[in-house]
Amino acid sequence: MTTIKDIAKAAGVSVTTVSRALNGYYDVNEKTRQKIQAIAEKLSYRPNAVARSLVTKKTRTIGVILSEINREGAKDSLAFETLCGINDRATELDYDILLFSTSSKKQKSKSYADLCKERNVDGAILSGLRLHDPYLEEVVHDTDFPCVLIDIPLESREVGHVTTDNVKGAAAAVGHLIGLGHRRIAMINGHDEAAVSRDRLEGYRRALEGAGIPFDPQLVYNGGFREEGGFEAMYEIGYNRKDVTAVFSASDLMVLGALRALERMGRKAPEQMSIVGYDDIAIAAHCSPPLTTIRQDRYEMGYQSAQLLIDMLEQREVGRKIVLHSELVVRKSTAPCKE
Amino acid sequence: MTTIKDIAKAAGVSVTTVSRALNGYYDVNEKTRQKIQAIAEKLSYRPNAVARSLVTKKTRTIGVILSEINREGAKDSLAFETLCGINDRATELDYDILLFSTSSKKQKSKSYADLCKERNVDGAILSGLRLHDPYLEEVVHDTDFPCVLIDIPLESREVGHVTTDNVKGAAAAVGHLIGLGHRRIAMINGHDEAAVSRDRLEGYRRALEGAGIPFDPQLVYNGGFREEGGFEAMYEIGYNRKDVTAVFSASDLMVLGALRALERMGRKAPEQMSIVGYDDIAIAAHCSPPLTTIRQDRYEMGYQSAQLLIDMLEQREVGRKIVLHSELVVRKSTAPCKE
DNA sequence: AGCTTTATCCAAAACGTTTCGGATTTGATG
DNA sequence: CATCAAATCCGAAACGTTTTGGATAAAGCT
Repeated sequence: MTTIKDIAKAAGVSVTTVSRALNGYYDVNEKTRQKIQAIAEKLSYRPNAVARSLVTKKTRTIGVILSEINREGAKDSLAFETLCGINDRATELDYDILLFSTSSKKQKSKSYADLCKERNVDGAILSGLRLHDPYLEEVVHDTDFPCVLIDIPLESREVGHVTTDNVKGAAAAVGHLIGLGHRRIAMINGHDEAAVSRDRLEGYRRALEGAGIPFDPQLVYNGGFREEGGFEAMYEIGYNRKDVTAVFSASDLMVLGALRALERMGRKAPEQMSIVGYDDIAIAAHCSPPLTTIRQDRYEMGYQSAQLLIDMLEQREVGRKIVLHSELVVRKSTAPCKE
Repeated sequence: MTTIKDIAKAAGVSVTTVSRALNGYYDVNEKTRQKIQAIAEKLSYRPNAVARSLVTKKTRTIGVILSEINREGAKDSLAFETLCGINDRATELDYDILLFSTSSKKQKSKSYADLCKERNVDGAILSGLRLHDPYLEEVVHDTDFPCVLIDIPLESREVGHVTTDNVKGAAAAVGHLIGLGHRRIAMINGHDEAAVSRDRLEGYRRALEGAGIPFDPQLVYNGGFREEGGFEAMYEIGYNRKDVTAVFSASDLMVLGALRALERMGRKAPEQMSIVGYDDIAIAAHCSPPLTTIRQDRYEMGYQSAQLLIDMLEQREVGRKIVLHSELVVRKSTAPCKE
């Protein structure tokens, strides 16, 4: 490994000059700069990022903490799409990404903040956290550590967030069902620990009330965002609430489970049950029936997260909150109400 | 940020002693160790990994270079599953992951080796590279940089690889079709720059010849592993080779395209055309018809890659090559030949 | 007592860079 | 000719660790 010293020796100048030449300072003669650059090139010199970070206190690295990185996460590739967006924008802006998972045992002993401090990342992007995650508090209190949260509405000088308009999205979904004539519409929600669940519930409620349909808490089930949860919820609906003709689910994954439940009960969507999902995961367009759903652009969310974080890191004055739009995609899992 | 010096001062010992106490050396009195640990705890001390790396020359970080991290990559989540496996094993073994994409512009100017050198990762895992990728040569020649390749059969002291038994897998796929009575079987392959394509072609050929069916190179199409490529290939087959009753595709993604082409031509699978794919992506089980395919465990591949790389990094004597098994999954896209 | 061993500690160097605070030279200016 | 400014360079400190090569004191042995 050639170091800055080797170059200094070869060029007959001091390390200071080499450093300043290579970093484009103006107090070095153009000729010596070229000489130094030529030598650096010839020795295929690469600055040691570790050494540099030690003195500058910057690593040009952002930590990405995704709770969904595990064997099951592959089915809905939401986390992956987010990661792709983060990665693309980060690389464009010449930042690197240090990936942390929270699934392993390590999480228990080390907090995010510790991880980040230890590895000296400049900032972090967190996704998939539960609302009452103990580490979330850490983030909020530890105000000097810049980070952006995905789908968690918190803001301060050093924390921003990006999310989608979940209330509107859910309202559009339910509005679509109402437009088809459905009046008894159940909801399969995620869980209370997700901000998006609260918002989507709110959207569901507003759409109903806007149409003069009373909101009935009994019609709201929790599926925990898991396929199995969707299965169980639909099973219950099918047996206990035979008046229900349509379901709004807070995730496509749960719809997959719900469809299996319907099949098990000898019923079909959309003939005996209209369903609209959320997310527009890859499977949604291909499964049977293809899902009517609310599309949210996770790639864009990741992209914007990276942009926001780096804006913050580089002291640009910028809004701490980004809300992206979602969009109703009508496919074949919904049909006019027959009753 | 509390440093080792702060602790030394607080404990009334030298920094050497603090370092040795915290790192479990045996030449420090148990009482002083406890005292030091208590103080470290109280000051919530976290060792600065950057400073440590500078002297130890180790970062406990592995670079992960995936070519498939981009907006399109989300549909088949193969890269993501691999990443999950890598991540899980790496975290278990207390390594961190630095993510590099190759999609962006940066790639053109900086090679992988440069990236890795610059960021001082201890080793790297590369996936999605083409056989004649200019950087691959770099890897092979730069023999002092440890890395493991996914699906590229290269070996040396510092490079290992993990892959699946593609020849067997392809042979099983084609054997399944032959068992159903098919004799005119086309293949939609990926591209020549992928080792897996060569192997799968070999498996296709062997299965045919094993059944006494002559191998006809005209029946092999290249779809580039892209959905559109599958579409086009199937279109050609449908119009120019009406004798073909079955197709073996080197990826499920291309099958999705092929199915669209069939539909466009007013034909259906498996009635008018049996198709078996490869990969068993998430969509495969849900699309219509559900795909008969060869399952390969990408998560496991990632997991094993991480294990292999870290074994190499820690100087454990271990085989440089890992071959995982694949498995035929029979669903509904294949049916007995009617002719 | 003198010697060796053992246990415990530490000063200083090293890692590769950036940066602070000048130093030196050159040319222009009054 | 003395002074000043600009251009160009450099020595040394600093970043926070680990590690080398002892130093010191206490204990054990002959």
